[in-house]
Amino acid sequence: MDNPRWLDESEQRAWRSYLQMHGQLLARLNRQLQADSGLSLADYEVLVTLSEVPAGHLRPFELQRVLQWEQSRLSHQLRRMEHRGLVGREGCTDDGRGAFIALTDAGRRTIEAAAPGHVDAVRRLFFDGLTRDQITMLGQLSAQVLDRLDASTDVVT
Amino acid sequence: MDNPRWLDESEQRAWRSYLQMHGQLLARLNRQLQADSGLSLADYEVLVTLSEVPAGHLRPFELQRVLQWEQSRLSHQLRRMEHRGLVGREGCTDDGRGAFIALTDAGRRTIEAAAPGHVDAVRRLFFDGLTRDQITMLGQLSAQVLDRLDASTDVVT
DNA sequence: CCAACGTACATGATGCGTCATTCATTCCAG
DNA sequence: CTGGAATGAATGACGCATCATGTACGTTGG
Repeated sequence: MDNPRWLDESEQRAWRSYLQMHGQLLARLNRQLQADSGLSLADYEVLVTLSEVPAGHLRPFELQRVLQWEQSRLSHQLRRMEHRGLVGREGCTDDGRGAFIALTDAGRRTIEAAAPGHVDAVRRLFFDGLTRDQITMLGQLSAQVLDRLDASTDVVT
Repeated sequence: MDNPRWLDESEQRAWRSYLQMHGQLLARLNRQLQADSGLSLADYEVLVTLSEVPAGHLRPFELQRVLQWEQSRLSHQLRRMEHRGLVGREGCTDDGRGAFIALTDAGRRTIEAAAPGHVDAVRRLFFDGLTRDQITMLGQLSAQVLDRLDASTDVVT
């Protein structure tokens, strides 16, 4: 770790702008969701994921695979959401360890009510300021970095 | 909010990849910092900011302006950091309301010890997977979105 | 001067995220 | 089968972030 390869001027600017941008953006989106629907972004992601599976329910570990969350984060999150009546649990016959997590009616109504406003905020605050090319580049960049992250996980394991 | 403009396929992919990428990346960086130096990214940002000002100290509201944090977040953060001996307070003569926040010796040693490893992680996990052009684009994109966010704040205010 | 307003900062409550640990169930080698 | 390893999940403790509110100091118009 001697003689570290510091970031050069442009890298540093890019990195700090990026962190700042993300922080501000997510804070805004969170506030919008919270104010308009009483949801956090985390709630939103769980609800969207559940609403998109044909079966209407998922095992926690499947949800975890999709969201890429820590197991205990998901567990806490689901407990809170269950407590608020957004999701429910259905018994799982073939594996006695877990259950199925499913949207409740209230959960479905909530996500359907929240989605348009949230998508609109994402548009207004983010996509509307970008060109097609920038959007494409960002998707590409994100995918690249994600691959890299996954790859370097394997090494550690 | 009727007839919402949903995200199209590529926008949705980009958005989800982006959120996922950021989550994974920040989680990794946080873990690296925590494991190697006992710091969170928030600690790191505060320490770096303080270490870069010539005077060696800042008023909380100046720190806030730089970091763009919520005021109470900063207040809590500084209290915790003071408690851990990373920063200290120096009396402020010309304004009785606040004090100056300064690095302690331990704080300076900590940030100097942490920086190389952190920068290296940022390189390895992020920059090394990107081309020059991508880095430039990302900086540009972030700056654009930031402008947009600031602009739309004024309107609300 | 001083009342009213604005600014700088702190605090308590509450929800969120991580780590470490625990527990039950399932899988599998022998 | 059976005992140990692996898997799916819950929990408690603790630090972090936000909101609402409180407080002390500063500033300014009358």
